[in-house]
Amino acid sequence: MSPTSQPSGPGAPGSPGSPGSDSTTVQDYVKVIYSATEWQDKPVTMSALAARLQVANSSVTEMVRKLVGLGLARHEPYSPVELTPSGLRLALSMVRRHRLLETYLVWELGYGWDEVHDEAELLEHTVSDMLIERMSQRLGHPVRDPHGDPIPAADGTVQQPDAHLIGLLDDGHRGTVARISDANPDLLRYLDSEQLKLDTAVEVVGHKPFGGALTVRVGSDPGREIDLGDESAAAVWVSTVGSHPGCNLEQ
Amino acid sequence: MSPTSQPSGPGAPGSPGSPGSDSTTVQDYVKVIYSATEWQDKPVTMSALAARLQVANSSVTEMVRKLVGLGLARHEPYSPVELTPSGLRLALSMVRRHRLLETYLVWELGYGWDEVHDEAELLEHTVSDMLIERMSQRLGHPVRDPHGDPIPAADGTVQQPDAHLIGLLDDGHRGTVARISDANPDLLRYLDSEQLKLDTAVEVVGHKPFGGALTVRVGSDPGREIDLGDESAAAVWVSTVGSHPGCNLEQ
DNA sequence: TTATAGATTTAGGTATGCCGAAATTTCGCA
DNA sequence: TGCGAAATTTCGGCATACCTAAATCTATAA
Ligand SMILES: [Mn+2]
Ligand SMILES: [Mn+2]
Ligand SMILES: [Mn+2]
Ligand SMILES: [Mn+2]
Repeated sequence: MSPTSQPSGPGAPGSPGSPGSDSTTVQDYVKVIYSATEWQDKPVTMSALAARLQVANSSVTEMVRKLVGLGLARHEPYSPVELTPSGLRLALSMVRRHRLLETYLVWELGYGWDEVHDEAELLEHTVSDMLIERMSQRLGHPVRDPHGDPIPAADGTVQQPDAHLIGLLDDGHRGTVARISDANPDLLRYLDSEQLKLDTAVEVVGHKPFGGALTVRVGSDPGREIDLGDESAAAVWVSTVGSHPGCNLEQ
Repeated sequence: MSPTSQPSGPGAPGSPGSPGSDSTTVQDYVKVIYSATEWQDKPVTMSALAARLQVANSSVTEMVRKLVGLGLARHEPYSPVELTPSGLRLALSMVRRHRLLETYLVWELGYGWDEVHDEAELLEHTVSDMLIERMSQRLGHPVRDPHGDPIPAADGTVQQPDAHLIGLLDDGHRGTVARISDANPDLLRYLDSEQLKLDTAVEVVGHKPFGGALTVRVGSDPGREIDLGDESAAAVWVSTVGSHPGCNLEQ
């Protein structure tokens, strides 16, 4: 995060799990700690946080110390970080904001799904609870964002879809695209150009040898076959509805 | 402004008069310097800025020094502050953002005109140029905000309505409400309850003695008469269309 | 079992912005 | 013309958040 300064968002300090009086930096750290274990459950290390937040390791050490002081995180020296219940509530509130904003930008203002992440990353800290709820209302209270990520309800409830990373599925497995990581806009544009969107039917046709590309049939019936590289295969989740046996779900 | 910190908004540093890489603090100072002379032209003093921004005089001295360094303002010691052409461009860009946001919140998300100011005050620093232009497009490129304040065009053009403070008009003067200061939400709610809205026809019926209240006929034909106190009379501007003679327009 | 590479924390410093108190300057009025 | 009140600036400090370099700890691999 850049060092320039600004007031933190509105919202009463009291409302349960709302951003309240936390700085935008605290909000981002907590949100990143949460989302690091959303689609895989390796515990979050300090250096993983540093990498995601694009700051030095020492900065993470300092901020995590602060989060612990605020009662938002637990941390033993030289160990991974965990959220407290209070930190989890804040994180869910931020995630709700982020994903509702993305959804609003796509459906109400004609943004592409590759254009919304950065805008939401900033707005999430600024928008009031009232604005968020009005947007949710206007959208008919959606439960997932344009990338398939679940939108936590205002009360903190989340319904995580039962999906698996396509790169870990065995040949012959089929299902529909349930989620695509929005980390890389270029990748989103590429997948879009290949007709691989949310809810598209897909089937794992085969693996190229030596950890190479993954061949996937896209679309219903005959479909088209495309090859996904490592990065693509690590960004697409497939719902296990009507799944075949033999899925490597450990790790 | 509170001391918590956050990245400043997006937008290329280059685009003419766009927020670019200026901190939200710089953006607010420049905007306040601009709007201080928008409806009256006393030069802006340091203490006036401090009062509007709710910071100490010494803080203003420091920030103004910085604005001068950035080429956004001119300032001789112990004198009022002025914007440079570059500062004016930035200010107009911020004002456009603020007013377009207010307008969007009212027309697209059902906000009341008394609820939008604080929300816009924060969002103006965070929203991208792209989002602003999409909102403008969605609204049909409005030229004034819910309070009657003109919305500068993307190229910096402003069409300031020809209006006068109702408190300075002589008895018998009539016209339509062209602008109501949004500084005080309570006042906005009061005026709203009295049917005194934008474009409402009004006539100055009389002045109570000793600088007291102003009696105003509201609405067309018979209309209703209401008494406006000092604060109200200093917040309502009336368009001079079909004006009668005798308007105290000096000062 | 013990080096030692890698992860993490500590130490020392920078940049923003803001504050109160203490100078300093200006300007109206006696 | 000169005095003092008001406005403005200077000075010393604080809080946040980040960084680099230098410890320090942990865990793996001889
Ligand atoms: Mn963010
Ligand atoms: Mn998303
Ligand atoms: Mn503002
Ligand atoms: Mn307004």
